[in-house]
Amino acid sequence: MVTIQVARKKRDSYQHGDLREALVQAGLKLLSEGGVTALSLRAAAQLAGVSHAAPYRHFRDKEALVAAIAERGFRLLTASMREELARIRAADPRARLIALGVGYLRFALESPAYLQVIFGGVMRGDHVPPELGVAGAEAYQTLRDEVAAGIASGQLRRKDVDQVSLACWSMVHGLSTLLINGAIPHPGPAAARAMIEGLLRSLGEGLYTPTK
Amino acid sequence: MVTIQVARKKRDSYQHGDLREALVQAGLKLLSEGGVTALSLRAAAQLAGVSHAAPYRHFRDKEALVAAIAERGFRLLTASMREELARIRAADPRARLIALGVGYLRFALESPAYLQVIFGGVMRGDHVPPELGVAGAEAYQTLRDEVAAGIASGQLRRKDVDQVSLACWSMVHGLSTLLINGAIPHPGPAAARAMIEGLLRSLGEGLYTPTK
DNA sequence: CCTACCGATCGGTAGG
DNA sequence: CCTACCGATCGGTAGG
Repeated sequence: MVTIQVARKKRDSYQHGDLREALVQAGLKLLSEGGVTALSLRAAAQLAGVSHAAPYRHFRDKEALVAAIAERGFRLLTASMREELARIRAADPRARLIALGVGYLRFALESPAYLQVIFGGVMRGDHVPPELGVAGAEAYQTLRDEVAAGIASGQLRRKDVDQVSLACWSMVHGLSTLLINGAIPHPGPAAARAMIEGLLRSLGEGLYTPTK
Repeated sequence: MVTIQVARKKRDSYQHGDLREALVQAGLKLLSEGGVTALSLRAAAQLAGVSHAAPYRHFRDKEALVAAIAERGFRLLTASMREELARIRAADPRARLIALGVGYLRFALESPAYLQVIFGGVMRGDHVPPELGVAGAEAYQTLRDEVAAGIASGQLRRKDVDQVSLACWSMVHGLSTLLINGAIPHPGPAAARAMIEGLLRSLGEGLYTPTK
């Protein structure tokens, strides 16, 4: 009796051990291959190798899966920016801001589906889970901290931290989405790096000819 | 017999006279109210008051409707930018670039669904109709012309027209999408104008403290 | 975590 | 431009 129960338990439980994680990955794959319309709980379940009712044990509804993907996206975005920061190991605020941009763009080009979920209108404003808000705030704070340091060091002329952060964010995010959506021909990794460096240098030095 | 035919023709034909246009509007309404997943040919047909088979007389498939909406979006975007240009009637390149940004952002906030279709991943790279490409190129050219004039007048320091255009476009587009997706609290029309003016001034003058 | 089922909706076509 | 129909898929629930 006991042995039978153990055997059944083994067969019944999800082999990979973490169905929730498998569903997030499956959802991501659906998104990158078929766009937002291809994302469904049922298809994700099939990709993960479980019945289409199984996901409801981990996600209350489809929206919850989308939110989980978005949260993961924010965390990976933050990680990508921090990796670039760690790589350069420079204290110069200008170099650090460029590193943030490189990290942002690299993440966008490597896993465009994440950005599509976060900023592509899949997330309806319904009810945003608190963990998602936290993850988003953390990503923004990563940028904001560097901007604040740049202002403190005197290298950034404007003093409104959020205004300057928004300028950087808008430019890097704008380039990322334009590239992702094919509005601009896709560059390779190296060209992408040169692209973002050029844009951020323009933003730093200004487009206008100095008035003597 | 003739009168009957006339009567039937009148009853059978689409009342508004332009079903194609009605379907574009219906698709747009679906998008703005329910997001990308709410857009379907059948729902659009219902909104337009026709049977769900009727749209196929005007659009080969769903993709064709999406492309038509996107094309319309590009044209309205171009028109919005040109309206702002006409409004200021100034020759100063800096003022004109800001006007372009104001027009872009105004359009984005007034009809976010268009931008969602154009840049939100609904358009899959499958086969882009030539009219859509033309409309997109026209929007970009509107910006590029002003940048070229600014370079010619000597007010813009960098000489690469496309690089400078991309910088402006990325920043304005980035701010627009961040606002549309609720990443940043929605401002009113006046605050939005101040926002884009502030960002473009930052881009123009540069974020860095001038060396000496 | 599964099978079986619900009502609804979808894109698309046949045939008129 | 319509009715009627096709096969497929969807979100979600019941019940175990």
